[in-house]
Amino acid sequence: MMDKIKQSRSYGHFCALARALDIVGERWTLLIVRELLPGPLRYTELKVSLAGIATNLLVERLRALESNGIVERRLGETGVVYALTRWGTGLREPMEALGNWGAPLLTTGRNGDSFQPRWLTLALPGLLRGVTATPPVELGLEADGFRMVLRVDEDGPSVIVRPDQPDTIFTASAEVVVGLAAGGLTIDQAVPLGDLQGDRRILSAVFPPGRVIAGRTRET
Amino acid sequence: MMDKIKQSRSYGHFCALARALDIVGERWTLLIVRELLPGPLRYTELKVSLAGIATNLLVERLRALESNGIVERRLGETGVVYALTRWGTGLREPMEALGNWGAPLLTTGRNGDSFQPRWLTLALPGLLRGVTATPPVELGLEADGFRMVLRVDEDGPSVIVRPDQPDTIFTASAEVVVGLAAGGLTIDQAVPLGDLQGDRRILSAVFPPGRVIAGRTRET
DNA sequence: CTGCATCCGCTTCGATACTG
DNA sequence: CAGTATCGAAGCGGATGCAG
Repeated sequence: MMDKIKQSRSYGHFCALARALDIVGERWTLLIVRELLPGPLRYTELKVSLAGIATNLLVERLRALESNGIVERRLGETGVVYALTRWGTGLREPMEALGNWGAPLLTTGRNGDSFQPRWLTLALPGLLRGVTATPPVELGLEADGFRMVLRVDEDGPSVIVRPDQPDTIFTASAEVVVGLAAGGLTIDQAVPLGDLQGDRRILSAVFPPGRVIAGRTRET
Repeated sequence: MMDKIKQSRSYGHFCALARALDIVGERWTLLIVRELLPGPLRYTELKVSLAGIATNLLVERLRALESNGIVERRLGETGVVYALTRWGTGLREPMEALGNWGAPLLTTGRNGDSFQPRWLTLALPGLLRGVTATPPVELGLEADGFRMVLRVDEDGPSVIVRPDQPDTIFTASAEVVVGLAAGGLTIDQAVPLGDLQGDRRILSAVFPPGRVIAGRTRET
């Protein structure tokens, strides 16, 4: 059998946006990248996390992403894992911006939609954009069993997934964490809904009270 | 006949990015928004500028964008024009970021791809990101017959399309203008290739020499 | 001319079943 | 676990038609 590297149809526009959409504009592609932003995953993990994707599409997209230099296959201890290349991680910024734009669409509520706590690694820096801290602060977060480290430094917020946790750790449901980041919950309201270990001042540094949330609202 | 407002298939993910892609992730949709960013256009103008789109798709996408509150129909003097709502203009930032990410894809050259000078209004602020000026400076640009005003202030660069032109105007081909913004051409190289009227120092303020271009390269 | 609507062949998508 | 194979349904692209 011949490997057919499927080439997606091009817009044929000499424009950086159109060229970008030529390779990441197809259905599911950016969501695959979203899954890989926090770190490498195996095929089956991808399939599970991307609830709803057809298995043939997942393979096809991964092949295309690989041939375009966005994703690479690596041999881990347990088998094959898919990881973003450096070029691929550059998609974080546009994806974060698009997520920020789309944030008001979440106010209609979760309606049987699936949810994965790893998606918070994209959402939290977006919601906290503009928050800075010197010296840097780090907060461990555990939401729905998923552990991450939220770091705020002079450049702004970022989320890393790594084994060692900082001294201060906040454990709560994803809703509470998002509520805190989105400004719907104050720290006083959120803390009793979760479990805080460590220094409460870290929380106020990371989720500064009275912050003005980028208040784009839809006027449907 | 019944208006059928076609609803695009949802990913069913409770995630701002996925919700955004639910409504602007389909083929052609973001390119329609790109056309409207500089200002309202009529149906036929859209069709021409978006070389390659099928007429039924254009109608369908415009209807969907309208029902999602991103585009609105207005009655101009000459007929119907399509314009972005305020919510729609918020897409500029993610689109600019995605275009910036995709900029290296242009280095393979234009290969019979179509080109519209109005696309520069998206590309130039992207390429010049990080450049600031106090007090603000404005440069008139005419590329391939399309006129725009490039403004740089303390918040960075932006492009506006408006009738009145600033005192300093640079007229050149789109290639030269892009070369200048991308750093491939110095001011000394570019000026003889075009026509400069006014103050050359405006050029150096807008296209500062020795600027480090966000040097993401593909390692295909 | 503008601003679409309709038709049709092709491609892509999604769901399910199956395999090394 | 990590995919391949198949097939009906939906979406896309190009051509054409037509009213205002």
